[in-house]
Amino acid sequence: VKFGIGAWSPRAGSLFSCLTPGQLTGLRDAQTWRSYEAGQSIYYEATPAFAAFNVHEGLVKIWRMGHAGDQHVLGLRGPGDVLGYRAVIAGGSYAVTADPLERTTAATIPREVFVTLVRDNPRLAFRLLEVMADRTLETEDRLLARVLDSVIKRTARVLLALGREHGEPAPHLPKKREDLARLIGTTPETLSRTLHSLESRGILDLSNREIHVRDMSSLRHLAD
Amino acid sequence: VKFGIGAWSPRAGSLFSCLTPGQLTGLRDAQTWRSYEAGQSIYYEATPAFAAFNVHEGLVKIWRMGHAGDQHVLGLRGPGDVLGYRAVIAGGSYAVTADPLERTTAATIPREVFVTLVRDNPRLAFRLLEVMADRTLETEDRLLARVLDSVIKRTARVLLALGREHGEPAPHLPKKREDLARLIGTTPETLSRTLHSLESRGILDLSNREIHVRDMSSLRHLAD
DNA sequence: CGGTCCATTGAGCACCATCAAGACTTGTGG
DNA sequence: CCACAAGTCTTGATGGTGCTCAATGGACCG
Repeated sequence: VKFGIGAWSPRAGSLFSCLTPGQLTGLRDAQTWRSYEAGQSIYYEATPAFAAFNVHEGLVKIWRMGHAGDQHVLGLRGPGDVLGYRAVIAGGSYAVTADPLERTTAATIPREVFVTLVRDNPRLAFRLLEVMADRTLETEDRLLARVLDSVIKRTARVLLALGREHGEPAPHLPKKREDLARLIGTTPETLSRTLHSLESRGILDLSNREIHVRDMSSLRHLAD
Repeated sequence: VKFGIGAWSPRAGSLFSCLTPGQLTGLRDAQTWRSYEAGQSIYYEATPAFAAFNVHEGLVKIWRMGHAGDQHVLGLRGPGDVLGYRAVIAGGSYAVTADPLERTTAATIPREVFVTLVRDNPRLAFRLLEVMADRTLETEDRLLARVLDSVIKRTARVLLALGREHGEPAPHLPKKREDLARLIGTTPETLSRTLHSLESRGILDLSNREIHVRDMSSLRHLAD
């Protein structure tokens, strides 16, 4: 079991970098750009897969619904990621919901266009296979961590992953405890207890409503 | 969350059905057939992905290792399934281990051959995308069920899935309780308690070392 | 100053893994 | 065929982890 838990991080080159200029033009004509506000879902679980989406800017949470309607986060996606391709390829409904965590712009690529493009372009198809292999492994790791690892370990991982993106003011760390809890895969209550336990051990500093790492090496040790 | 938990069931047409006669011949020349005994792994987690495998006959358990070396079953594969393609596509190591549960014959397709084949054949690539989308979703369901559902519910599902393949003498139901427990994602002790609790409720019959379903509709209700 | 939202803290408990012992089966050699 | 051994299944007792429900404490804002 590898890392797999935590924040989105930039991936290698775009999926569509292998298209010919002509195909790129066709794609540009067929796709429509749109901007989404936080909380305004891009697509919903169990609705027909009408399109794939090419994220240009923003951060998107991918989750599935539990029995009580609770969110179970499978991963985060960001610029350069393609969303919804699995359902489009499989031809049924979306299995997940894609929720922007911040203002997000993405290109909508209609199902037909996407499928045709993939069918006609072997290099694109192979690239998509690579991408899919990568993401599935990541999701597998994340879900397995949910089964295998304790809340404190998953918390440490998420804090490390979320912290190391930019400099000091952790960029994508949710401000609400409930969102952070869902990202870790626990409840706000348990998260609160966990964080304060880490503070009492001198690993975190929870002053003025923010989370600061005080003892990075201990945190890493917890996450390992 | 759909079914996804349980036994292997036959899938639609073979992955390689879309190859031209010439490519099929090339594949036949490049692949080597081999037979595996139960317990003799086809490939191991964390070893270099040297080949994909085309299962001809048998039943194969796909699992990943927990921290204590314990097995966590991700799925079962059978005739017509291709194994190891994800690691071959991604180009690294296998992320899972493939263990035959019974005598299994499979064709070994060297990495280079498989990759070349997929690269050169758009229809094969698209077919593989479909297969991958399918399996991915299944694994996701299974792991999510592990997080969301109780042991008794998962047990009911596995019993239903394993029972409905053939007629009376459930074919692939593991004889050892430990194997069944791992398939469900629990321990032999908990499984024993669960089964006997189901028996006391009149749903199962555990006479002479076998599991018979006495009240199918209750079992379905538990699994829902 | 009340009100609302959120974080925190407490108490209780459900579920399931673990450890340990006993019951039963199966296999083996005398 | 019996006796013993090894493996497997069962049952009991215990404990840990983390969820739920409920109450409290602050912060921000009208």
